[in-house]
Amino acid sequence: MSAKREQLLQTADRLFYHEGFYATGVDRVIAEAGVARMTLYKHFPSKDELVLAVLTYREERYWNTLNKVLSAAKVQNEKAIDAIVKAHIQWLIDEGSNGCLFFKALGEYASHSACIAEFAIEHKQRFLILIRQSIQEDGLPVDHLAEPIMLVLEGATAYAQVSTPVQVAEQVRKTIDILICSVEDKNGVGYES
Amino acid sequence: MSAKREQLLQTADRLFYHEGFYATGVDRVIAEAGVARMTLYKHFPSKDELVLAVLTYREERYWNTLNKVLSAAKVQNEKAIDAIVKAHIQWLIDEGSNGCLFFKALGEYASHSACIAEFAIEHKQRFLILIRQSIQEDGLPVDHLAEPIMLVLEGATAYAQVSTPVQVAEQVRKTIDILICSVEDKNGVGYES
DNA sequence: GTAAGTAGATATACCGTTCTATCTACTTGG
DNA sequence: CCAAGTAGATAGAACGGTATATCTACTTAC
Repeated sequence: MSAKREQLLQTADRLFYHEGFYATGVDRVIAEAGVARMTLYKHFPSKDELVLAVLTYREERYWNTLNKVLSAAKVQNEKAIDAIVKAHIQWLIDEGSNGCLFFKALGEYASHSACIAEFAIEHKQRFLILIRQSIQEDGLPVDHLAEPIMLVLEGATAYAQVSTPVQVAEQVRKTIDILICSVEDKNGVGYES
Repeated sequence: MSAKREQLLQTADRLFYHEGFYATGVDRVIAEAGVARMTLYKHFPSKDELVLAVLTYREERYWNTLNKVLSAAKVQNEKAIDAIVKAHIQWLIDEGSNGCLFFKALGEYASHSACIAEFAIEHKQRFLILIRQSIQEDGLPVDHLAEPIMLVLEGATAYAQVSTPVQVAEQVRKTIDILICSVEDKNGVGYES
């Protein structure tokens, strides 16, 4: 992939994430990326397509990270769902104190660009599927854990914006432990599914 | 309060919520509110102050609703935290499938208006305080329930945007039950605090 | 030499905001 | 009862600024 394109995506991602989509003009993007205006429009025919490319770009990196984390968990006999939760907590601490870019995109484009909204929604659905698969592989009861864990992780991402990431990290750990504990306590009484 | 002002607040609230803040111009607000341009600027010196007024307006209605719900719970000997959760679920089903307006405002104005960002953050802090108070009044262990329930409710608000509110409502009910059950199971072994 | 990138002017449209001038509805003084 | 004054609302033009997007001509690098 072109170096200029990569630079544009990185810059746009950072600006969109921290300053918002509509509030960030293409002038700002090209200035901070250090490229000419026509270079942007060569790679991305419109701002909307740049937004979509940024979301795709972020999902790609997100997916790569998760795959690495899950592979590492497997060789260490760690539960997959624990690995995901740990990775999410680490992301919150490292750089997640500004919420979820996909929800931000959905908030600004839900009624303006069907493509962008659709991509954000499908991203979340893919994430839920991954959680369900992981819980299943761990031999835990999917129907009692997947959505609760999903809600907690999403809530944590949102709430980290108004609290300190470290504090939220503790709260997530605590809550997830309660949830997992609540199904492990009942081992032997069912949940073969 | 002026009828025109009320009309402006209602219209702006609806447009900001469904279409976003930056994406909604003042032209659109005055057109749909059916008022003159100068009427808006008479009541709200700038768009930023209109945004702030909309947030204040929504918090006011939100607080009024919660107070009613909590009063009704008291006379029926219902747990306060249950009443809050039920009210939140009902809101999700009725009109909450577009996320939280305060988080939307934070996402678009965090790096552009300190006042707006501050108000959104403080709104969330006030909400957490209410949850803690309610749990305390219910005689439940605050430190083991407040933040977990907060995370679940925030997660539900976010996730309702990409799922069906009814489905999310079930998931919330299920998750909250697990959390409350996890502390009630341990009755008698502590949690006097 | 061809493809990619550059700078900068440009078109077109919309943004928030201000201004003016007009119009009504209501209050107040006599 | 009526005249004068006041407050609030109106439509619409206009301001400067900025938005996305386009065009052209020039430069570089492989």
